[in-house]
Amino acid sequence: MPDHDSDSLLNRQTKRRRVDIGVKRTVGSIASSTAAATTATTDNIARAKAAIFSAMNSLSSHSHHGSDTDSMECSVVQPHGGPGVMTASDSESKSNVLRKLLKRANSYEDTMMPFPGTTIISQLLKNNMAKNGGGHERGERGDRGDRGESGFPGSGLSNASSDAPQEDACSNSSQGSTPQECLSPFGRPPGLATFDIERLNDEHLRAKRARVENIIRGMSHSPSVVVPAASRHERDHEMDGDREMELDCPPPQSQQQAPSSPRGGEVCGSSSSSRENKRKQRLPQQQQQSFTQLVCQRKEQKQEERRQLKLQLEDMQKQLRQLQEKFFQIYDSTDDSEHTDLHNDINNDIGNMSEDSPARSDTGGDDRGGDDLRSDNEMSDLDPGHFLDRARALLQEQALLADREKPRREGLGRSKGQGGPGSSMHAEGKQLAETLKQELNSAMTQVVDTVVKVFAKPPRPTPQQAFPPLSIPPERFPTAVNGDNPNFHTANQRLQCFGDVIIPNPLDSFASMPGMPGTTNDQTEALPLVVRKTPSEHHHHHHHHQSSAVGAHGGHHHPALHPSSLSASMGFSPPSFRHPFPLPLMGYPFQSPLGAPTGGYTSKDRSSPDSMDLSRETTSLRTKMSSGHHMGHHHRSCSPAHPGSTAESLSLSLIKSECGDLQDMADISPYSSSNIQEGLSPNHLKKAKLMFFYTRYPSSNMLKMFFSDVKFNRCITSQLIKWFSNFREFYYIQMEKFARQAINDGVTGVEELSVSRDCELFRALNMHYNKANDFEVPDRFLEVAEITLREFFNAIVAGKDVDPSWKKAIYKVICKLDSEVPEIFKSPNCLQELLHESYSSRSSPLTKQEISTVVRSKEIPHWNTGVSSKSNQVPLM
DNA sequence: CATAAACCTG
DNA sequence: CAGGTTTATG
Repeated sequence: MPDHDSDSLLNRQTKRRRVDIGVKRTVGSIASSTAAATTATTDNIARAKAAIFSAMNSLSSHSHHGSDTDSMECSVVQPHGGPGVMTASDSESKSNVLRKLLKRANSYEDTMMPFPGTTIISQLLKNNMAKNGGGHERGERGDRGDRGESGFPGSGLSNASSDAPQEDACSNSSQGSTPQECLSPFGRPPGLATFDIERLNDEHLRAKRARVENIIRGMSHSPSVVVPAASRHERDHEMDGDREMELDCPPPQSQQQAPSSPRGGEVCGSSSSSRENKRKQRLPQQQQQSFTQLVCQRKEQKQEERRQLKLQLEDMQKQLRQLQEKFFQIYDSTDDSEHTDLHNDINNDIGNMSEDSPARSDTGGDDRGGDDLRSDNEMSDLDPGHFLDRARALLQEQALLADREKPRREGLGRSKGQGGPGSSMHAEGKQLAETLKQELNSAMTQVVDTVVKVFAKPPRPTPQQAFPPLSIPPERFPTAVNGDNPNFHTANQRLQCFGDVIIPNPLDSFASMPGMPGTTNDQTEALPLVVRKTPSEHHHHHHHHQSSAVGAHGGHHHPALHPSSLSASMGFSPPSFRHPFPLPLMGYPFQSPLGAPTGGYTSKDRSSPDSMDLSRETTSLRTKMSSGHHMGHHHRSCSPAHPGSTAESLSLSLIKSECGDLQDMADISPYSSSNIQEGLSPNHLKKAKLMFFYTRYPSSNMLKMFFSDVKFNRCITSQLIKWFSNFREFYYIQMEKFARQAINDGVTGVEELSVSRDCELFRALNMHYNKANDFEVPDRFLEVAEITLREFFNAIVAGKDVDPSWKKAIYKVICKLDSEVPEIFKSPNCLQELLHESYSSRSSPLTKQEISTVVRSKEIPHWNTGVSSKSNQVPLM
């Protein structure tokens, strides 16, 4: 007999015959980006997304229209090149910076001394409020509009804020006043020690100050409310461009009907329009949802942040007070004689100074006046300079006191010339000043460092968005990374922070991952699509599959995984990343939080499920789509996730982290619902397979509904469709094979053919779609399978298989046999539930539904291809 | 020109 | 199951 059972023969026979069942044409609607299509769909999208997120940041993103690489660089405080470039010479700028710092310190001191507990905080809060409310710094400092920054509309908070003020001061001062003048804000003799201090620290301070300012500003401007809107606009635009065709479409429900129109596009009439309709409504909805969510979360987050900030400030105040006390102590010990007076003097002087400061800045000149306004408004801030200023003030006090002391002593004890004693006193004072300076400086530095670190730790979403992912793919993280010392991260981060905005250190995200590379880690990488099956699974025997399937994909993996990974990373993890503040001021809390900065990533990554796929080769196996995306951004250590998804995932992760509770995070299990991930997981694949038992030709809408925990985009949709396509392929191949086998075996009538649960055909199918056999295959599937088999049988017997497209008729029949997928499949957790159910011999209400033979009116869209009437015989139905 | 499905191949 | 190719459709 001819080799009926030969697959190769089969293939040859049907070779290149396109049996276009057309059922799924609709799927295309999802993302057919005809509009945006053109060349760089991916690139454009990526760029658009980058832009969106930068907008969300409301941070100054230099327009992202540049190359991707460029867009990556956007940072708030770019030392160079930014709008707020430092134009003045270094020295000038330094002095100006210092001046500013001092000024600000004065203003703080004003309030602070009298009411130690309240001022900074209140001021800060006030400022934040003002910013949030007014929200438009630009307006406040409108005069600056003429300056360079104006060219960057997108940068509400922009670079200007930190650098520009300095620049202003610098330029002004350089023109109008000398650096020296700048250096003596207190009006004290320049010769005093302060200069040294300044020299020592100004650089440091500048950086710190910039950072802190940025942080604070960013906080106050957290993208929350305003941004989403903007970003949404952007998105909408993108949407319009990309899938404007989707809008008018009927609700998803109708989608199913669409394909149903027998001759495909006919019902749709203007097929294009109908398609367009469908397209538009979907993604927008989802995104909108996520955005509203985002907004809410952000608000909460903000409040939380505020609270934390407050605490932080209080701590800092305490420290300052301590410093003050220390100063007094030192002073006292140094000079007992003037005890009471000194205290009084100090207090008075400080008070005076602070009171003076405003006046000074007012008179101080035009160059400073403007700055002050600005600084007050926009850098409300918790400025590191403040501490320095304080220290300076104290020092000055001391100097003054010393000076007074001199005459007094002279008058009292010495009738002689002022020579020896006077100078000695002066020297002593100087020394004391030096000591104090140093001490204060170190203390201040610590404080500032701490603060900065604390702030740096939480990679606010903004920076992340502004600075697209670029995470280094897990592959690139050798074990060393896991073991790496925290300091590295910290330092690294700090560097980054100083450099520009706070840029989450990609390393951190992965570093945060519980080590043990080879173990049950989640994918460190957000696989955009699916993790491929492991080779082992491929080549091993089925027995193995069953166990491994369940174990690896199913329950075993994540259950174990989550607790561990979460707990492991929880300490620092996302929440902490958002709420680092509780950390002790002077402690070293920052090492652990390493993962924190990239908490977003972490969470996101974690969201993609099981499979510590590093060990497997899954990671290397990517879908075309994903790889394509990567390509677009490979410029820097390829990003683990493709840009678009990454961006979105970031916001998502943001939401998650903003929810901020450990519990929340814990609840977000990779497979679980609440977590919308941008990639398809092996579990999704499994789910799809199970769904295949119900539907062989799911519509894209259906897929969306049933994979609600996946953020749909073109790739995802295509991927899912492809899956089902593959499923069908296998299914039909099996059918044909068994049909031919039956024929070869001498079966003469279809009546002899049946598909039962223990027949070979079913076993083969079950093995494919339900390897673990932990799912009870609906009876309906058996029926369909039987029908299919008979169709094939009949067709072959009838010799139809000579027709290249003979299968088409069969497809046509089968595609109508889809049954409703149980609702439970809509649950992201359906896998667990289903499996559990099956274990406990469920009395599935579901199956009943399914079983009800509801041959849907789902029509066969375009059966365009030839085979017209040949097989109209749908015998078995 | 793009999409999607079928078809092939690995 | 993914990648690539072909075919059909809009």
